[in-house]
Amino acid sequence: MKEEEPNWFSRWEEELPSPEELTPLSQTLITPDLALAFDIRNPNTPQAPPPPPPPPSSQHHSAEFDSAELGSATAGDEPARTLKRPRLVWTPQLHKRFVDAVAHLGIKNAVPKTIMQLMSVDGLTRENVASHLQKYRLYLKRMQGMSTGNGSGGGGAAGLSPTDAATDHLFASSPVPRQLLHPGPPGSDHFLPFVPVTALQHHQQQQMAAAALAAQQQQFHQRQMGHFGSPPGGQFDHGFFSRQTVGVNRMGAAMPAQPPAYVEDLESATGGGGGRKVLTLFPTGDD
DNA sequence: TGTGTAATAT
DNA sequence: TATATTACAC
Repeated sequence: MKEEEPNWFSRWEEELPSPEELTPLSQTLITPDLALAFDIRNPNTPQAPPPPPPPPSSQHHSAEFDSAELGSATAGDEPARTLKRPRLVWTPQLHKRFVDAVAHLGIKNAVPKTIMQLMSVDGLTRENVASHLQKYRLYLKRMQGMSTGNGSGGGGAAGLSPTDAATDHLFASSPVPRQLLHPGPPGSDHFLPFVPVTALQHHQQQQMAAAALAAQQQQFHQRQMGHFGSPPGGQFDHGFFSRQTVGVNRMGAAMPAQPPAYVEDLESATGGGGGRKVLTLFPTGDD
């Protein structure tokens, strides 16, 4: 029974994070001051919201994220490329954009530069994408190896290095499109036109971004677990996910707030098998 | 010049 | 630990 097989590509647009969700990401990448200083904006965003007027005071008051004198030291002479960006955090949202971009480019066109352009996330560099792509490819390779070869034969989790298991966390948060796992013959990879999400305006609540992000991520992890048992077409039944979590519940270093109870949640979801509860991975607004 | 990969650094 | 950076081959 193939009810509504992988029309993932017809739904992908819905699943894209809303501007509100993406906004904090850009904030972690570029401080309002920076964005203002260099007039950095999303090419898809024709009209950026009116930037906050810089505080008239010439003193460095909140040195919180004046970090490293980003502006004062170099701003004025050197272009933005010489500045050190804050470390990019690949959130599930951002990763999903990445996956979507790769999927819609087709595996063969998915090169860092193109992916970066498609994602159209301001502040994202080719290096960012290249680095992430590097890891993502390794992940895909492992996935293929497990689904085609003897996925279960004793080896399984034993073959995973601790590092792999850890990084799978992120990658597992977004389903891997079939095109990426099973690249069809040339010509069959016709993809829908990409509809860039016009988002990413700069807000001003820089400091809250981190907290908001953390909160979001928690949400994701919770939702994500309920999501695993769901795909109607059995699209991702590699039996991988169920194993993937075994070595994974050891996190909490980042968020000492809530005791994660993922494992049980997941096992009940996959173990039930029949219980198909489709949770949208990303709150689209009516969720 | 851009890419892929591995190693290494932060 | 996750991501960035670097080096090098193609």
